[in-house]
Amino acid sequence: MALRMSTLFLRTLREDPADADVPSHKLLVRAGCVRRVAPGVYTWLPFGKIVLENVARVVREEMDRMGAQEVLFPALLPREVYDATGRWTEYGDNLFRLKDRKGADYLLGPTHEEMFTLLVKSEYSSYKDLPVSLYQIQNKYRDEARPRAGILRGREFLMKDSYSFDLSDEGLQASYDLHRAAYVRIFERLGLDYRIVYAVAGAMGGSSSEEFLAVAPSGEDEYVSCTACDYAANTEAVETSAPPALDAEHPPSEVLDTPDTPTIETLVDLLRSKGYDITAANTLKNVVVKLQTPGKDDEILVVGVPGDREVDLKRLEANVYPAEVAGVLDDFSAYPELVRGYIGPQGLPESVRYVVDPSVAPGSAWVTGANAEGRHAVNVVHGRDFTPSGVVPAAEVRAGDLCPRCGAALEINRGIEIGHIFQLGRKFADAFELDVLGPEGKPVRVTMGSYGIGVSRAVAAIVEQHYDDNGIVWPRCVAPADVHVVPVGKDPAALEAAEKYTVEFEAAGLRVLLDDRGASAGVAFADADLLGVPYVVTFGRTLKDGQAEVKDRATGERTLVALDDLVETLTLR
RNA sequence: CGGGAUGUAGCGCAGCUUGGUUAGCGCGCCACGUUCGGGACGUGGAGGCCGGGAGUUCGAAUCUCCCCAUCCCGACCA
Repeated sequence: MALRMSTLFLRTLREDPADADVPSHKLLVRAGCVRRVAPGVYTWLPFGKIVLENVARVVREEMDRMGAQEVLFPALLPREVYDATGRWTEYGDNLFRLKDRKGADYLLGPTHEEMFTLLVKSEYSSYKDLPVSLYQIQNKYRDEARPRAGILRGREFLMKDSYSFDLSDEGLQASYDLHRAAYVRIFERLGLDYRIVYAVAGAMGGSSSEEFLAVAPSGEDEYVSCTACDYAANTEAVETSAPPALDAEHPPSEVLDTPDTPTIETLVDLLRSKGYDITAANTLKNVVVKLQTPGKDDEILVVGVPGDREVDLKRLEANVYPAEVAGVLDDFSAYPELVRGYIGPQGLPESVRYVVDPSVAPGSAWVTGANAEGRHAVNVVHGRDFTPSGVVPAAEVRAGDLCPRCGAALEINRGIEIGHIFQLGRKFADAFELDVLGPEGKPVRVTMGSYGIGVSRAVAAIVEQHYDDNGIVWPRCVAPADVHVVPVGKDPAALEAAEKYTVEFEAAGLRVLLDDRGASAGVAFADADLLGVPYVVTFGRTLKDGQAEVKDRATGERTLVALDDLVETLTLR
């Protein structure tokens, strides 16, 4: 049945909502797709709900096609399941928790690894049953510290999550590849411009991990991509190719008096005034960070990076897992051996863990602190004067840095994370002792992959990439209708023709949005632009010539088409 | 959790500095009439605990204090 605007539960807004600032948020509200209920919680109105269902349909079709099977877990889950993996505690404030009338703890599922693992454990017990991939499309709940950008980052959101179960690492790789290929098909069909980038496995454990990022300036994720080859990675996960070890001869290191130079800038200024030809890039900055590891005492870590770069705490954290980086140390009172502003790697006590960014190459010489108030050392050589206990990528990544694969320049852009695939490995299988009986009659521990698509977020991502000054421009595949029929003018023949061709279009399999409100032409056209249906067919003054006007919403191109050719013209597109 | 901004009709806003009739404008909504291919016009309507509480005052949307909420930036975030 055609969507009739006279009765459709839809109210378009002429002005942007005051609380929105990203395009998708403004447009989805103005076009009557969503309404805010609470921070990060939205109602889907009929027009938007159709789009959401269309996206879900594409996801479902491709998941089914790759052989995954759909299930549906409850969103309301008992605490016990999350206790088994420790996540009732680990998830912290982000978990929506509640109690039933008896006082028993429940939660609203933020993700469903535990449930899938338990389900397979309870039903399957033989190697003959594997591999298997299961998925669901369901609301997730996360009490985000700061929901933002409308449905781009909500506290309740619709997500497709799937899990693969395999006997071997090779099997897991095959399941991963199948998912990856399915995701490519899904995002192609959705009309999204996206990049597949290397990601950090992070708190989920596991190894190989890639994110699908929809390219958008409003995106929250920053990624690098090579201007020459196809390397792309989340900035947290960028590999830094270590410069080759240098074996040049350096003069012996020497300690200088450098009063009042606690920062790189003051140090460089002072040394240049004394005739040393150095820049911030020649200095070795040593930053003290606090590490917290679940179940362990807090500790500190000193990280050495070139002085012209900041430490990227997210990137550092991605490389010290499972420890978390709790921030930069600001109270040095408990560490008298560390001289704030004048820390150097040479002569640090054994008890202090010291690591360097890969860009601090073995054999390179640095200007750095001398571990004494107001003193620095020059010609401090990595490998001669100090030996770090490890190499950890921690320096901020910048546009123009070199690609770790081919050496060309990297660029930095932003994207919206619409999909994430990774090889979980045996973390959850271990937690639940998920084994199947192998062909030799002995139990085999199952290995898992985890794969997610933000369905509601994808709707916002699509809008972020498909809009203009006048409104949304839906890709045909997810559009709420194929054709928007607009009768215009006071001649009743216009509405009659609109009604007649609505029937014909539908008979030809087209989905129709009919503007039978009797609104003025300006209102009807403006709403058509805002609502973004791919083709707008206007019946009006051209009827007397036996024609209607067909407008392509994306290009703005308008063509007059003979009434008899309308159905053919629109179905061919 | 830190920084900033904002709360007045369904939506977008003005009024607050300098307290004083019945709190105003645009959009939207209702009725009637005119209009009818790019957000038309007229007339008449409906719609407000001015975020909440306490205070100052003869009198508070307006001044003071406290609280709450929302948005943005940061921290945080399978």
